[in-house]
Order: sequence, then C-alpha cells, then structure tokens
Amino acid sequence: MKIATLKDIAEQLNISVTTVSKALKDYPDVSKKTKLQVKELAKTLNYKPNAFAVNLRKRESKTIGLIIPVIVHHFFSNVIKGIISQAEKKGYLVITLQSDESYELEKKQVELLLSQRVDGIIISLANGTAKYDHLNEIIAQGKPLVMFDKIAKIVKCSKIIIDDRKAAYTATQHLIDIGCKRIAHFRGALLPQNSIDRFLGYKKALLDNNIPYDPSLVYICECGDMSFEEGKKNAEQLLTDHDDVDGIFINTDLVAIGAMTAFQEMGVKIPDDISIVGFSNWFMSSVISPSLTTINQPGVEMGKMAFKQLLKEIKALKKGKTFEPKTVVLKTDLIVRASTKNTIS
Amino acid sequence: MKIATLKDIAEQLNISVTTVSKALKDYPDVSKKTKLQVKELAKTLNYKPNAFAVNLRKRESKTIGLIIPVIVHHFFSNVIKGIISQAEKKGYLVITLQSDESYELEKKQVELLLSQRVDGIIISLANGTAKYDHLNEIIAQGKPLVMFDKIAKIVKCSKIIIDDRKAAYTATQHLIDIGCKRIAHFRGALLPQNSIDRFLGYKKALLDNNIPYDPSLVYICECGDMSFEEGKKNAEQLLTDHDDVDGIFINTDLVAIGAMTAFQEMGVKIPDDISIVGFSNWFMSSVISPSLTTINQPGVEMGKMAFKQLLKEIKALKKGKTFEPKTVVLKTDLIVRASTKNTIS
DNA sequence: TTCTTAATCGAAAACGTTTTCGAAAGTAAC
DNA sequence: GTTACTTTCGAAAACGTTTTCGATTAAGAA
Repeated sequence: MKIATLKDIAEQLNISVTTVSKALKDYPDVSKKTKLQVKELAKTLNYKPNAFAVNLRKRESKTIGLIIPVIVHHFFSNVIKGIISQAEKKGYLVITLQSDESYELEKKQVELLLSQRVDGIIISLANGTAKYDHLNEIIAQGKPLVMFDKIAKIVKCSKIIIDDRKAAYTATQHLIDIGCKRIAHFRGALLPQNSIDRFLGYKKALLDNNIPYDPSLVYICECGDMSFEEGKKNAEQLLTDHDDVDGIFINTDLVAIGAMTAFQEMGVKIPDDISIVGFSNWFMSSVISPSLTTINQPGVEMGKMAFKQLLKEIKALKKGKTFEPKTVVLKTDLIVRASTKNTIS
Repeated sequence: MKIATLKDIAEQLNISVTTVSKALKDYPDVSKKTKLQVKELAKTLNYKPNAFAVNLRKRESKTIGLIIPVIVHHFFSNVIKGIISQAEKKGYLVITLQSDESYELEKKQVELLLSQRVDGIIISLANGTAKYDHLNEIIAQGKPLVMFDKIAKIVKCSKIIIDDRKAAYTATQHLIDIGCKRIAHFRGALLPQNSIDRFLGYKKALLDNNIPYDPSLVYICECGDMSFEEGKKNAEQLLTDHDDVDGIFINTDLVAIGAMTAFQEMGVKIPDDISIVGFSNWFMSSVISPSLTTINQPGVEMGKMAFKQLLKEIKALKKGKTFEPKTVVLKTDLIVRASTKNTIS
C-alpha cells in the first residue's frame, strides 16, 4: 500500500541508498549484479521516483504553466491540444489555468504558477490586461515566458503570432475584389493588440483601394468577450444605422455567426445582400449555412511552436546561456466559402 | 534575481529559519515584533514558499491529474473548464492530458501522473480502454479516482454520469411522439458504456411503443472517434440501405451535423423527410440550419461535481478515514429545435 | 614485496520546508 | 530565594532524492 522509496529497496537488499539510486540510472560504478538486483526489486515494488524530491534536488519541475482567456473556444482548445501533446512528447506536464479575460485573475494565476516553480509559462493575454508587471516578474525571476496570439508588444519575451494586420488586409481585399463598396468592420474589444492590428489591416485595405474610411462603420464591443450575442446585437444596430453596407469583415467567427443569424432573422440575404468574412476558421464555420468565408488560424501549430520555443529557452537557461526573445509569425490563409459572393465578373 | 528562501530571510534578520517559518504562518509562539519584521522582509524579497519542499514535507501536491480522450470537443472542454475553475477555487492545480482515445497512451499517462504524486485523478476513458489495471493501480496506491462520462462500471470508484439510457429513451420517444415510424440509430463505437446505454435506451423506447427493433437500422462506427465525416458516411450508407427511414437518433451532435450536411447535399429535406435528434447540445447545434434537436449534457456542472467529489475523498484520506465510492447522476434535458417536426397533430 | 590502477561501494551534504521538543529568559507568586 | 508560569526562540529531524568525494578491496605491474 505504501509507496516504495529508495530506502526501502536499499534496506531489503542491504545496500546503501546511494547505490540504489546509481544502479537505477546506470552509473558506471555499480556492478552488473547489483544493478540487476536493484532493478528487479524496483519493478516488483513498483518503485516510482518521488517527483517532489527530484524537483527539489534538481531545481526543476518538468512542468510548465499555461494561462488562456477561455478554454471553451475552438482556437484556444486547439492551442491547448498542441501545447500538451508537444510537451508530453518532451517529458513535460502542463498546468492549465483560465483567466476568463480578467487581468486580476491572470495576475493571481501567474503568482500561483511561479510559486509552483513551473519551468516556464505560456500565456495568451486577457482582454483586460493593460499592465504587465506580473509578466515582467516572470522574466525577472529568470523564467522563460512565451506569449501567443494575444500578446503585449512591449514585454521582452518570445511571441508566437500571426500577422493579424496582413490577414485582415487579405480578408478585406477579398470583399473589395468581389465588388463590395461599403464595408463595415466588427472589431471586438478596443484593447487587445490583434483587435487593433485587424482593424488597421481593414483600414489599410480600404485606403489602398481608394475607398474612404468611415469610422461609423466600425463597431466596437465594450463587453469582455466576443460572443454570439455580440454579433447579433451589432448586426441589428448596423441595419438601423446604415442601409447601404454590402460587406462586413468580422473579428471572430463566433461573432460572425451571430451576425449571420441576426441577418437571416431580419430577412437580409447572405451573401446576396451582404457578404461576410469571419476570422479564425472555427470548425462550425464550415458546417453552417451558408458556410462562412474566414481566415484560417493554425491553433495546434501555434501551440506546438509556443512549447518548442519555451523548451529551447528552458534548455538554454539550464546551461547558463542567455537567449534572445524570438517572434515567430505563422502563416494564415483565406478560406473562401459561401458567405461571400462575387458580384462582378 | 535568485529566489528568496526562508534561510535568506533568517540570515538577514539574524534569527532562525524555524522562527521565520512560524512567523509567516502566524504561530502563537512568535512575538508580534518578529512577525512584523519577517512579514515585511518577506514581502520586499518577494518570498514565495518553494512548492517542491512543501510538497515533499507535507506529502501532498495540491495538484490533481485529468485525463480526457479529446480536448477540442465542446462537451469535454466544458468539463475541463468546470474542473479547473472549481479546483482553483479550492487551491488546487490541474495537470491535463489527452489520451487521444488510445488505451496505451491512457495507461502511460496514469503512470506519469502517479509518479508526479498528484493528489487524485479524474478521468474519462478512451474508447479503446477495456482493461482496467492502470485504474486499479491508482486505487491500490490509495489515491482517489473519479471517473466521468465514459466510465467503467466494474472499477470501484466514484462516478459522475448522466443517465444515458434514459436520455436516449427520451430522445427516441420524442421521435416517436412526432410520428416517426422507422427510426435509425447511429451508435458510434461499440465499446464505451454510454454508447451501449444510449443504444439500449433507443431500443427500449422502440419496444415500449410496439415498434419492431431492426438491427440493420443501427449503424456502428468502427473508427476511434466519432466525427463529422463519420456522420456523412453513415448518412450516405443509410440512404442506399433504406429508403423508408423517417427519423434518426444520433449518438453525438457532431456526427448528427455531419449526417445533416450529407442529407442536404443529397437533397433529403430535414425535418420534412427525416427528423434528427443529436446528443450533447454542442453550441454549434443551436446555430446551424436547421437547428438541431438534441439532449443537453451539462459539461461544466459535471466537471465541478467531479472535482468536488474528488476533493471530498482527498480530504477523507488525509484524515485517515475511508469513504464509499459514490455515483452521481446528473440531469439531462431534451432540447427541441428545428431538426424534428411534428407530422401528427 | 610494494606500488598503481580499476572496480565497487557508501557517507554525507544539499535542495527548502515543517514541526516537535526543549531551552532560555523573564515575570509573578510564595 | 525558591517555585511556577509565560513568552519567545532555535536545534534537529524529517520528507526522498542526487551527487561529490573518499574509502575499501582486489587485481595487476614493478
């Protein structure tokens, strides 16, 4: 019932704890005979090294922390999957926490992970996060930090992102290419960097095509998380504000789907009356009707990359080396589906 | 840069490590003055107790393990969310692993968690799991184990489930009530208990209503995970096998959506030609067209329950008490939407 | 024989905490 | 001056590993 320790093995074999430890890790200064005996007994006693003791001694936990705004989310759960699978391959475990888009919680969770002595932290910022002391503390403690998707540019750490601006530009350009003249934008929250970047990409595409930028066509979401309801609300508002809009680029698929639902309820035809482009390529977007044109955001790959970078830094630090923060930009693709329709050719 | 320890504080204050430790936890045998000094210095040094050392000493990690078949999954990610949030509230952290529906991986992951000395394990079984040695080992080590959703009845541990049979019965009865005469069933994999139970509920509903049970109407999925493609394939097969089916009860929403997509591509009208009921109430199901009638499966609540039960058992064991495994059955609801249509009244 | 080398082992310290137990010093009572 | 408390502290052991460094023995070389 009690879990076996090195001491138990040593006593049963009448040898020292030292020798048992060395035998199990194939040190050269242990005889073949003893090694065999030790290994055999270890197996029958179902010996497993006590991780606490190993951690304490080695000053590393083989564990990393992961903080994300929401778990029930197609993109984020893909990232989680990517991180966990990659980590497991390399012998690391992942402690996951959800910040719920709250700065306060996020800060508390960083403290928690630090006192747990994780070997490194991967984080995607909450929308509410505007102060970065808690992140700088991680770095100050000499712990690797990797941010992904929702990042803070100022913080000196590695970042795994997509080119939001370029992707948004591509999305908007697609609307223009198919003949849209009045293009609205649902930009989500004001703060997060990718919200800003997507907005800038949208704006640039307009200007590059000599379409005047009209601020009244940009809808902001004051609430914490972009949601289905937000999309519905914005769509209804848009319809009362403007009757000439023929295209919308929307920050997130979920919001886009909310908007589409509202439009359909109000008798607006998609894509005939309005073309819509979303962002993220949620699985859902391929099965709704009409299917949603969107930007594919490679979640699993992002997760894997984030862990790989973190591991690189963990290893560098272990060897006493320093490292330069690196920013990896992952490729995105425009996926054209039924929610956008060419009215030109 | 270096992280402060009790010793550092002790040396700077010229007192013993013992006193520092006691001061920080407000032991009565430390003077107010020393307590104040210690706490102040601890704050300025940003002292955080070393979790490894505490764990080693206290023989508990305040960490639990969670193994699930898939992360990117509406129901499971909801459960994860429930577990993590509840655990955080109680001061516990969660290490999440994904078994990918593989018995081998699941077994390895249990070993991993045990050697990590987690305080308990929550698990939802892989479809491929038919042997339970690894689970019994957890119990043999005196660690609490809670299973949810995909459980093994034989294993003596607490279980959080829904009444799959009853839910399936309700779903099938709904199809019968609206006038369906030939009702098919996509049952998913052969092995998992809930797949079996849902099938039994389906069958019982038929028989209770004097509808003959026809095995050729039950479609099995040989593959590991139930997927969108599986639904399409089954739908196509069904259409060539039988032309008189007017209702289907499908194991999982995702498969149901796949089937609906296939039907729509083949010109079969839903719900006019065939009524469909899914299972789980994925968010997606409410926004597709037609929206999907389904059984609501309370993921977050299930996760919270699972953790609560686990914590109860952890606490009992800590006090040296024993406990009786408990099975909690959560309520489900039928959610009627547009994919089923009353052809009677 | 004596010296060198190789092979095999173990004592001990260290990682950072927690907790038990006793010591010391001060105060109060007699 | 002795006894009896109270208050405040610290030594030491323990949790289970890992690793350094010496010790011991045996074998081979001189």
